[in-house]
Amino acid sequence: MIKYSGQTRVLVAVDCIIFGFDGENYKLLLIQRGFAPEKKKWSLMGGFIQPDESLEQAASRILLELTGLKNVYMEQLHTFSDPKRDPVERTIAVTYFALIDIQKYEKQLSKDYHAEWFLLKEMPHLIFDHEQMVEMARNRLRYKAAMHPILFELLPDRFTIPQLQALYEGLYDTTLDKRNFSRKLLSTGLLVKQQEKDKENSKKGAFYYKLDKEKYTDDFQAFLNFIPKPDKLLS
Amino acid sequence: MIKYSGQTRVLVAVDCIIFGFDGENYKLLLIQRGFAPEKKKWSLMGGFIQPDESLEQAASRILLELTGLKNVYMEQLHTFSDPKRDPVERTIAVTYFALIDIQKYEKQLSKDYHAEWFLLKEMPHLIFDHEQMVEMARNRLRYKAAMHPILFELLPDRFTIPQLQALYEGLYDTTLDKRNFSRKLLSTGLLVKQQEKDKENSKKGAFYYKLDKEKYTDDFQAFLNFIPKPDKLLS
DNA sequence: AAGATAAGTGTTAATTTGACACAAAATTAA
DNA sequence: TTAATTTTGTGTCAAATTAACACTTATCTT
Repeated sequence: MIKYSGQTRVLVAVDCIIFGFDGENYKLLLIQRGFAPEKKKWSLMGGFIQPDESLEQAASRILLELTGLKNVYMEQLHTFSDPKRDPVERTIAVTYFALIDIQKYEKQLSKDYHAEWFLLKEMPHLIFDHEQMVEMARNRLRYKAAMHPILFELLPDRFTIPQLQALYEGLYDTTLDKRNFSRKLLSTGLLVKQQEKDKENSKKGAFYYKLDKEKYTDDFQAFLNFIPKPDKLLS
Repeated sequence: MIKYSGQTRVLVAVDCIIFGFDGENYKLLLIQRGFAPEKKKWSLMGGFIQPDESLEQAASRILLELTGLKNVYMEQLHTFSDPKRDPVERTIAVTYFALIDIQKYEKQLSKDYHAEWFLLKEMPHLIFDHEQMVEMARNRLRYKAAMHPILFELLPDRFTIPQLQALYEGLYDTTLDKRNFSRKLLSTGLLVKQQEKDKENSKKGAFYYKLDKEKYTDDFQAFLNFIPKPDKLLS
């Protein structure tokens, strides 16, 4: 087999920024790194790419190992390449961010990894450039969610409008007018009202909604302008 | 030095999608590949990452070699990783797209590479997955330009409003109402009217404008909504 | 001098947005 | 059982933005 001679070959890591939402706050799934260097320090879940898999496959594999979940929403974020980013050996890191319904997460699966959910606001220090990765993922999510109905990926099958509003308010660290918010969300036609109410979180109870799956798939790329004056909120 | 043992190391290529605009149409700078396999076939300009440079440095280096230009607008696009994408050896390709003022391009510099500008619409077949890369870059550019004043990077220091409109119309393959278009562009406050007119392209002549550099830098991330109903135009 | 070409500009109606407040449902406390 | 508390759910109106639309001006050519 012909080879490209005289070129450097490097390790390629895949790191996953995994977001969840507990109903009130954004969370991040982290692991305690199991090997040197920085053993026992908190880290994003990652791994090296294998000879016969693509990066997408690697990211899905890593996510499955950690959470037991398949078909998770995932998006390539950025490739980090500072020659000194990993002190052991030149390693390039391709990052993916994932949005999961925290309720589907299987705790036992990830015991091997000492995985834990952290409040995004109270994230511990992470190894290498992982904090920078989280920051970038958060910015990307803010950007994208301002225009596309992506945050539904964080919610269970049924959800209420107040929950949805908390989701948006949490991401942008702001408050939104509930009348305008529900008008806008309902006007997308993506929500199907259910008969039952969620009585867990309030006395009156809030009606459940489900996503119109077909419309959701079709409109995923539509510009829906969820956030008033996004440039005021995006960094 | 400790190493991560038992892991595969792979080649990392950097490929650049270089856009230009000739006043009427979008162009793409391509080279004739100088080595096997696919020697003499048209290809994006690229190269392998070197041991002590980041991807950004590699992309800038490649762009400088090909065009003689520094400080070009460039953005990481996506990392391509199909295990079979390069038939010779497993290679991961990190792509960057660049916007350059075609007038600043130095032809002689790139003679070594047999570089040529192609009309984007008449792009030849490219090696490997490079056509897919171009397609993705084009979509990213459409997306971004719908909201951010990025297309100025393709124009010379002074430009006219009709030129600007051709730039937007070309990207979205549509026509825009010139009254609404110029009103919107002028309302950004980014344009500074010059006294001189461009008499090359019309009898009456069109006034030149320049960018307000400071405001441009500040407002680069602002959401300016240049394109009416972008979801109708973005794929 | 008349004709051709492209630049430049203003109005209006429709839509969308943002600001705002009160009634309804159900639980809890008096 | 009645009153108080909490949170859901909804409607209006003014302001801003958008989209649709046509004529005049400048200059070159014939």
